[in-house]
Amino acid sequence: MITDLEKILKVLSDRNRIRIVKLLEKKKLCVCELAFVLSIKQPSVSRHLKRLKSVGLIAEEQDSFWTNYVLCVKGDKRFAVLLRQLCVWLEEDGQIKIDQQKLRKADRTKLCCQ
Amino acid sequence: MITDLEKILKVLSDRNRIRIVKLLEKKKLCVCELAFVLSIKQPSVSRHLKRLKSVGLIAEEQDSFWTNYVLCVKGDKRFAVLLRQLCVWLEEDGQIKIDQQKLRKADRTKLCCQ
DNA sequence: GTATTATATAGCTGTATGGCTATATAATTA
DNA sequence: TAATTATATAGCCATACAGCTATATAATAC
Repeated sequence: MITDLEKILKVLSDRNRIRIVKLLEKKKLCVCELAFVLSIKQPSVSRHLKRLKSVGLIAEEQDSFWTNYVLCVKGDKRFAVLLRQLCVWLEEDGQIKIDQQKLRKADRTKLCCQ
Repeated sequence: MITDLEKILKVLSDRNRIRIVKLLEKKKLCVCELAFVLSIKQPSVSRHLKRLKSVGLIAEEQDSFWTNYVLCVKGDKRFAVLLRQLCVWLEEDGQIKIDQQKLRKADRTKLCCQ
């Protein structure tokens, strides 16, 4: 209980992982799209996703060539409530808005491996 | 906004700081009492308190010999909501219950400097 | 003032973590 | 099967941090 909470808060207490969560809230995304929006390298994104997955906040779905990541809160329902709340709070955040705009310009068929 | 959230989650994502918050929820406490309940050394507690204070989650009050720490959420009201919620969730946690029992046995006039 | 004592700070050690590059893996396409 | 390519993993470096001990600071008591 306290251990789970500690873990989930630790995973959520990173700026880029928060940004990922907010992006996945809109739609499922592949690693390259996330790397593009966040402006960090693909392996770094992969590791963030692994951490998010390790606490059951996201899941992956194979889509032919790509692996889509989706928000999907497993385990304690209260974590879903928490996540929901944090997402709402960030609705007006400047960085988050920029990310969402940038996402609109992202085309996965062109992004990946440049 | 996202920066503040990141900071506050980082501060809350430590087991011992979560325990401190839950203890302070009951009543104001001095450093020695917290060190006794958590079973960590006084300087470690002091540093945790400093971190909690740095994000406006607690405040201090001088009480003659002792410095009492109190829960007192400053800044964004939504952080108070968050904290409230986390506290409620932890109500049934085993470790938290043990801490609260141990706190009942703590007598600050005997604890401090042994 | 001096002595006492609660708390803070400094400094050490080991561990975790976030970024990166280079490389391996796994899935698709031809 | 071989070639391609999205993603994962390994390994490096710098930083952050949680615990500790030793010591400094600040407040009270005498």
